[in-house]
Amino acid sequence: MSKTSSSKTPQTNGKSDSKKPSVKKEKTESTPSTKNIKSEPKSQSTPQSTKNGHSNKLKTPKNEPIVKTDAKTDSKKKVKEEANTPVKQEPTKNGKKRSAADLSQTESPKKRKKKEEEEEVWRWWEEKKYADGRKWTTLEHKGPLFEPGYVPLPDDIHFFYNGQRVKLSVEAEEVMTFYAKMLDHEYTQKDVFNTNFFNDWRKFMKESERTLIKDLKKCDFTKVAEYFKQKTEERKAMSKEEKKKLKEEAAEVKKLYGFCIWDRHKQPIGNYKIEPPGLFRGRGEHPKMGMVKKRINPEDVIINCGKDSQVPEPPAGHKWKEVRHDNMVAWLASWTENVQGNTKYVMLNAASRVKGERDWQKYEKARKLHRCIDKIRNNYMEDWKSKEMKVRQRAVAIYFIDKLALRAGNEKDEDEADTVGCCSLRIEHVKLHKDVEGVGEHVVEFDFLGKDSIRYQNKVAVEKQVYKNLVLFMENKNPEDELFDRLNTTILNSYLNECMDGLSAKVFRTYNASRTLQEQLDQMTKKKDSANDLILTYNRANRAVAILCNHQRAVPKTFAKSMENMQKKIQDKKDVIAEAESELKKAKTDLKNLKSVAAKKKYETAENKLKKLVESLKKLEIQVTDKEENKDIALGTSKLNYLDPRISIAWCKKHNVPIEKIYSKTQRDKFRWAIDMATAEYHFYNYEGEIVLRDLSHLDGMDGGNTTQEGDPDETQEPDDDEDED
DNA sequence: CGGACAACTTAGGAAGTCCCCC
DNA sequence: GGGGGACTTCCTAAGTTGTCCG
Repeated sequence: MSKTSSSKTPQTNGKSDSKKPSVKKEKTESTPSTKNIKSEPKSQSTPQSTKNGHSNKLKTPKNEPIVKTDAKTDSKKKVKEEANTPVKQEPTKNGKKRSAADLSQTESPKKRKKKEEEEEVWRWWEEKKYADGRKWTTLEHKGPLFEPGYVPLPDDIHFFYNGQRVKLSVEAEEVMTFYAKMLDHEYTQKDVFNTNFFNDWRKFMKESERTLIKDLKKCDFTKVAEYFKQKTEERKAMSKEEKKKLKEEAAEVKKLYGFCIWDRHKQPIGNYKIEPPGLFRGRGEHPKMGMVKKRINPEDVIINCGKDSQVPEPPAGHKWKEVRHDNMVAWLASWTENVQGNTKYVMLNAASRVKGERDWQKYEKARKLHRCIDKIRNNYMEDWKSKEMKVRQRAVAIYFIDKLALRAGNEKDEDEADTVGCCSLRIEHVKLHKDVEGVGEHVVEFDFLGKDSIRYQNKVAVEKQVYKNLVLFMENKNPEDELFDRLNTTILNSYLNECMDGLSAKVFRTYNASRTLQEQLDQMTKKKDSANDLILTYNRANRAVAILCNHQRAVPKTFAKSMENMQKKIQDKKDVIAEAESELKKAKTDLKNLKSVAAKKKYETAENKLKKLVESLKKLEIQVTDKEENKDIALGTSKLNYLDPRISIAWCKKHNVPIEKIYSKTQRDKFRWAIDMATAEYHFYNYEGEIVLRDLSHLDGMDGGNTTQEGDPDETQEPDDDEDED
């Protein structure tokens, strides 16, 4: 309620230059484990340029070709080399460490071109990070891209009210088109959506329009809707050339607006386009769905760029709300969105340094958790018996987060969809069962809406002590009361932070997700599997993670039909096999009778044919199972956000699977750092001796590893000090 | 401490593109 | 060679986390 009130003060002005790029503290070399085989430059903490970090080396950085690893020339040479040397020795085997130039000499022109493109890549992972929390030293960009303004409807397209043609004022008309465009969307069937829309729409009407238009039910948008449908049809029907031209134009615009110069390197921007106006589409039962999301003008936008760089030019006749130079943040532009009052940011693309570095760090943090996970688990099990209610609740909550990969669960406002995470679970979301067939004793049944109003349903057997605690927490409470009434995410996270520097609830999700992938791959990959089987194995492992994290998707609309098709194919195949079988039989008898070379050959051919057919049937059947199991599970989310890419890459290298089979182009760009540095030997957590694999058989959530710890964590690879901010 | 808020990560659906089969 | 399903990318909503302030 409170935070959303539109009266949010633009308090940004006050502190204008914000948190000043002060050098917080010179972090001393943190202690990488002594036995690291290779060490990462990342562990260095000195800023790239100069000690005090204020040298704005360049005035107006131009699109200069990307500086490749300038490691050698850096002033911090000594430290750097120390860090770099070990890197060198090992990865040479993956070839990429050699400068692209060396390689290209021996390659075909086509390949060379590819290599040259690659050369544009900023190999930031071979450089040092800023240690002072600074994000950049110089930053230049063109500002965000605005949509063209509203183009009124042509004169022959009409909106009707109560059967009557009504010509609306431009403002009211524009908002009307937002609704018309969504006419055949489910949203327009919802009361909340309609009410919110209608209320907001009326604010854009002239007085006369307002007196006329009083009932949404009497509004007829169909002609307008048809008009827009027709337009999309037209767009679809465009000739190849026209489409190509449009694409090229868009590419031109992207060239200009889609990149910035970040510390002298050209870096891709993620969302350089300002969000167009429209109707707010919340997920689930969002109280604000249907409200009008206003058009953003330059006057609403704050620009962030380097002090000495060229300030982006606002569109003609406009000016920016503010221009600031805050190098402690990563955004290039920001504005406040009117529906929820949130700040929106223009930030860099996932393939950029600033995002990549954080991503890498995230996984290092998760790996670090592995080193103290036993201790943490022992602690929370101990705390299940604590005299203090708060401690018990905290312990059970962490157990859920660890075992079930639940999110932290912040409190939410009245004017947001009612969803929960761990800390905000209510009595109504859990049921206790003494015994559930097929699950076990002391079963907790979860049923709640999580992020994006995605339902989480799970029945899990828990330790007796946990069960007892839950009974206790639920005593004398109403369904709408909080399960963990003494707990919130702040308490939880500050405790976790005490356990391990930088630890917070979400790290468990990353950790358990990546660990699961690693284990599943270790466990399921067969040495002699075919390429296809390998991919299948990978997807299986990926799926285990997606299930753990409850990453769902809507069942594709075409699912049933394409399933049917596949079944038919299988049947056909079976028929063919039957045929081949009888052929074989015949060939066999022929062979017996004739004993000729030709007959023998015929027999062998028939045999081979059958064999192939059976194989392909098997393949089809696997595919069907795969498809069925996958219909409502989204693999992409975990792949992109939770799985240490080095696990996948190492696996690819080890089993000779082309990385393209696993990662799309964009994903490869995002994970370039990992592709470059992970060798076949990389392992998410190293171990000595045998590892005990966790039982994931039920795959309905995971079975926390508290009963099964593997031998010994033992960082041997990335030393990494994971020195995040502190 | 609790609330507000800034900054960032994670999320699923829609739109767009690709590609495979008929 | 074109229709449609699968895969990819885009879009922006919805989370988490840490900090600041009273």
